Amino acid sequence: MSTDTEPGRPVTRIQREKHELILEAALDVFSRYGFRGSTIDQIAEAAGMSKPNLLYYFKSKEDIHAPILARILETWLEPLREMNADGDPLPEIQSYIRRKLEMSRDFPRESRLFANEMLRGAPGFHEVLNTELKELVDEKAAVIKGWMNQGKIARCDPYHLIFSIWATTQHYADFDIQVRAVLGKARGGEGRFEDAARFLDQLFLHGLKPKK
Amino acid sequence: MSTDTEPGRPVTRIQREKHELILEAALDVFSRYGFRGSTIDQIAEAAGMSKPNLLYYFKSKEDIHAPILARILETWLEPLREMNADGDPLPEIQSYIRRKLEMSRDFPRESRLFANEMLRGAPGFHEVLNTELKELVDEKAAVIKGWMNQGKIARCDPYHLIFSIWATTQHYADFDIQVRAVLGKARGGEGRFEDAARFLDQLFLHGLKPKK
DNA sequence: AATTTTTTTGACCGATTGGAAAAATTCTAG
DNA sequence: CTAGAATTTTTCCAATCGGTCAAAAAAATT
Repeated sequence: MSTDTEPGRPVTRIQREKHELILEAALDVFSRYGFRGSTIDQIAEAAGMSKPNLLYYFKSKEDIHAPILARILETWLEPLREMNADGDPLPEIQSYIRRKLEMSRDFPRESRLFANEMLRGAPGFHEVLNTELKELVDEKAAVIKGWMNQGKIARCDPYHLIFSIWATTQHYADFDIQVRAVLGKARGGEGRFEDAARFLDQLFLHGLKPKK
Repeated sequence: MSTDTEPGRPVTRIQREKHELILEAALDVFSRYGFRGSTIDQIAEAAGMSKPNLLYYFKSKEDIHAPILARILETWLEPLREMNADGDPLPEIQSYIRRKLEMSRDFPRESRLFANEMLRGAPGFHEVLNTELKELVDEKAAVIKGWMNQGKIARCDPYHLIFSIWATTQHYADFDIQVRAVLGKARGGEGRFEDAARFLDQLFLHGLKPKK
């Protein structure tokens, strides 16, 4: 006798597949139109099934959205967690930037979904920002401050440093259309991420002041 | 005999006022939920009037959205237009950054509405990006390149430099909730923009490499 | 093959959506 | 004050929204 008749968590092969299919389609839709701007019909069509069929696997729109968002939050913080206090400061920061940039390249929809949530005021995970995220950033800001005290990197506000890394890297996912439009066909190809990596290395290491 | 019975463009005092009132309310709503996620009812309520009354002034949702977006586009490009090829390179770039940062501080809703449009792929002003915006950026990138050739600023990709300025400054409007959450009550007050300005000056001038 | 379970479909529901139409009201100019 | 214009409200509509339900179809189990 099964105590769980709901297909809540994937059990059978087909359930696992459809769950993944739906989440994939939902990521596509949610990342473009945000939660309110997306419809279940849209997601169902993108997943190649009917709306009632989709609702057999996820019993509400929120139930589709929540797990996607939760997974993104974890993925998003991982690179920062990996920043090692015992490593060489400049290479640590550089590789953090590189990792974040790779995420914008490889998971642009995730980045846009996250941005969409921010734009509407992050309802529902306001708490996560104020606790989990803040604690992590506080910790890493302290690490960076330590590096500054050792004279390993220039003095600056570590919080705004982290913001600037987030901003510059996520820009290539969130404003992808603009970036590609401005770069044009010549420079707008896949090579743009390597160009961006090179530029960000220069910016964060040396800034714009010319070497004399 | 009036040839224009439609209150398309404001004519009377009351029309000018209501137009402005509606656009103001719509900016609030659109900037949070995007075009698709916003409803006319929401905007009407925010403007303190009934939906049919609002539709007397703007005959469709698109008709409210379009002028707002058009105005933002112009406002957004103005600071870049003001970057003067004959000025001192580093101060020119610094004041461009400062101006953009002030816009994030003073017009955060405009920034978020713009970001929302980008996220959904900028339908409707794709052309503007590929022509007007691209031309302006091309022009300014050439100016920056000239500065590099004169040895006035360090060599780097001028396009990605502009992107990084856009990204770092707009971040404070678009991700405002996250920024304030991470900074906490102590550092998250209005002073955060001055802190950001100081940090960005450091970053874009000198980067992170410590002075020896 | 028969039965049970899982998956899919179609028909439907009340609420909300963008918007139209017309009546009712308010304002304004003569 | 009154006629005409401008503004607002009331009522309404078809389409779409998120979601339910029962029946049909397909799989899995026996």
